[in-house]
Amino acid sequence: MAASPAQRRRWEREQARLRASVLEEDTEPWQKQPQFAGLHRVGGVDLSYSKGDESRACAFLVVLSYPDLEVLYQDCRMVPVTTPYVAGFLAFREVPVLVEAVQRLQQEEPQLQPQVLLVDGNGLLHPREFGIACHLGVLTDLPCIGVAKNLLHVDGLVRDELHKEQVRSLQRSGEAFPLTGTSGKVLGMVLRSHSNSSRPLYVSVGHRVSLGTAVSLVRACCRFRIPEPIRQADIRSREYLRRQPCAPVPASPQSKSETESED
DNA sequence: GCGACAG
DNA sequence: ATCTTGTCGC
Repeated sequence: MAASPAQRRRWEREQARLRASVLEEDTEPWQKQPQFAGLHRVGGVDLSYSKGDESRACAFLVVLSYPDLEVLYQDCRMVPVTTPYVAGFLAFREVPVLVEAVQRLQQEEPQLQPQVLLVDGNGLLHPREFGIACHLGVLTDLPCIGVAKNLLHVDGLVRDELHKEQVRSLQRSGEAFPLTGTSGKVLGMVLRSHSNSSRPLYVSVGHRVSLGTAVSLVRACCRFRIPEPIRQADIRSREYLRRQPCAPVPASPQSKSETESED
């Protein structure tokens, strides 16, 4: 199911409205300290889906200690998913349930609240400079960093031979190069996050963080190619799906009456 | 018009 | 995102 032109326009308007609240610079003291002194908790979020079932997903939020990267908190929830995935509008599918997860954490374990959140997907590296990492950041007011595993074609950026060659030029773990769009703006950085994987990461600003800090922090969180907070959320959410393939969605109090007479 | 397109 | 086992290599 593709999104109608009208739906896309509504989504674009919403993105433009929220885009105005994005902060692209470091706003936290620890972000300017050597070795990120003062940083103790890094969060990660991810959703996993099972094969045939497009209607539900497992939403996972983890908080890891820094710099040890040990799991301090985890929140797992089977959630109904109604919005389809449309490139450029991922946030409308995944952000609502992630916001709820963050709110549960803030209410139940406020002392474990993450000081920064790594998000699966892009931030400013987006057609309207407002990817899921920006969206989640603005709605939660948490510093957020976008970490994508594939390049989203935007502002003239494409995964052509030149790009592949630039990626090949990243020899050592930690090396990176900027992604400058046709507009001249630097929308993100391509980072080789691990010595054993030639596939890079696409890091971009989400909210309340500078691009340089974002890349440095992602580097510091990588035991393997995928930064540990996102990797743990990913591993644990799939593991949950594997064990609870048919777990029922928590029934709402009055779900009968509104099942058939809608429009 | 066709293809490309985060998760 | 998901479907999929073993296997080659450091």
